[in-house]
Amino acid sequence: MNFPKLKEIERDNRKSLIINAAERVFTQLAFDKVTMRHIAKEAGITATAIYRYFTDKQCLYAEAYIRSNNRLLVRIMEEMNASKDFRLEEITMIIIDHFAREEQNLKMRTHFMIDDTLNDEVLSSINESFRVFLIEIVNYFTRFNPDSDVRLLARMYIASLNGLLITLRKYPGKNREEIIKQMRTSGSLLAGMFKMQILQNR
Amino acid sequence: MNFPKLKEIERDNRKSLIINAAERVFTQLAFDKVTMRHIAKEAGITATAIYRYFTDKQCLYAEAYIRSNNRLLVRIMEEMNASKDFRLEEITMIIIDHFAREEQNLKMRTHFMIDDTLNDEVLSSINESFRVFLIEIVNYFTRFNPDSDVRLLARMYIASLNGLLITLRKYPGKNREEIIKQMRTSGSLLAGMFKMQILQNR
DNA sequence: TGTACATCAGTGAACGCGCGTTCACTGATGTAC
DNA sequence: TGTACATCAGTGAACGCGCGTTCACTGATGTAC
Repeated sequence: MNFPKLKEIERDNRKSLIINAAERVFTQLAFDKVTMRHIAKEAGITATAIYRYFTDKQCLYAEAYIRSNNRLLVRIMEEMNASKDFRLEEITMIIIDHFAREEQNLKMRTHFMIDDTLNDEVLSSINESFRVFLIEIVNYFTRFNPDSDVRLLARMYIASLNGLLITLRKYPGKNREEIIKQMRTSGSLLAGMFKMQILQNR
Repeated sequence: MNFPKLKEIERDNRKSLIINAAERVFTQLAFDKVTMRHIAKEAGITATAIYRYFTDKQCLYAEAYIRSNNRLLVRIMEEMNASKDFRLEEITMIIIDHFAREEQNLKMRTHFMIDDTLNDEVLSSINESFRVFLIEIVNYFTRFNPDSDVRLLARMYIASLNGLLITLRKYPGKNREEIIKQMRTSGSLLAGMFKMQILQNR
């Protein structure tokens, strides 16, 4: 550890605080209501200062998104490595739980998926984040049946579960608790269906 | 038919042209890039004139969205009534096909699902549109197995398929044609899984 | 120890822009007498 | 048949606002000699 190195770490820490603030703001507001000024205020600085750390708004958003993705990935991989059994239901619950805790992740993901005007740098970092996630699921499926069409099934599993989260999250007339319960029930059933699909023809 | 009645029809026709224009603009631009001026230009009028027909932007958007939903619903009901067999795969293909033809519908739906700042009137008309759709799917499933948990399975089917459409639509490195093919393959498999689920324990 | 300079995080004001929406209006058409 | 009036679709300019971003700056800290 030397002085330049320490400086760099301090800088990264400050940058990290901004991302934290952004994540908090995204939980509170709709995606296109979030502004640089909101995030700055939440972080306790001026909007101008953010530009010392991020080239523009999209880059900040992308970093916040990817960070949340990574937290999820870590949790899933822990579960995958914790047992020799095919525990797709448990993994599904982790994903649902992650959504319940970090709803901003779902909002951002959804937004990125339907926005066709993202700049290339942001787009490729988002794609990379998805790719890593997909690979882990593919590898996991392969463990239990290398002969099934794992890539197709992994994509389908992620996409379906994603749909469950997005579509059920605002179910009219139900409160948050009921909705999460509904998601768990659906998720459990979905996991069972995919499990069956993967294990068949083995 | 009398004069006031004709006037009303003419007015509705003009209103309809604005919705058409809105739908076209939504296919071309990202959701939050669409403006009243864009839509007006596409319709060949001024933005101001739109306010003769819609109280505000959200109302126009909601009407455009619901209209597209209704087109899909008609197509699906035709298929449901065309045969006594359980043709979930065919229905799934109609939904995917609808997406391919009317991508603005998917974009709008996705946006409405993650936006928590919609006004009540718009929200309830959107919810109503979803409810009607859900009921048709529930009734269809019930036809083939009234004892299965049809409501849960219907919601899951819609949500999963929705996820497939949203998640796969921008798959990196694939062109539009390949993506639709991918969606069809996935949709077919998903329909098979749900069909099996519904028909079991009968 | 003191002085001159470099670095850089953060500020506050401002810019330029585009948005949804409103305003006062024009002009065409229909209606009443 | 002509005139006065009502209706209403649509216009063009403007309003007010909030946004992302930039600018010139301040002030703290570290560095060289």
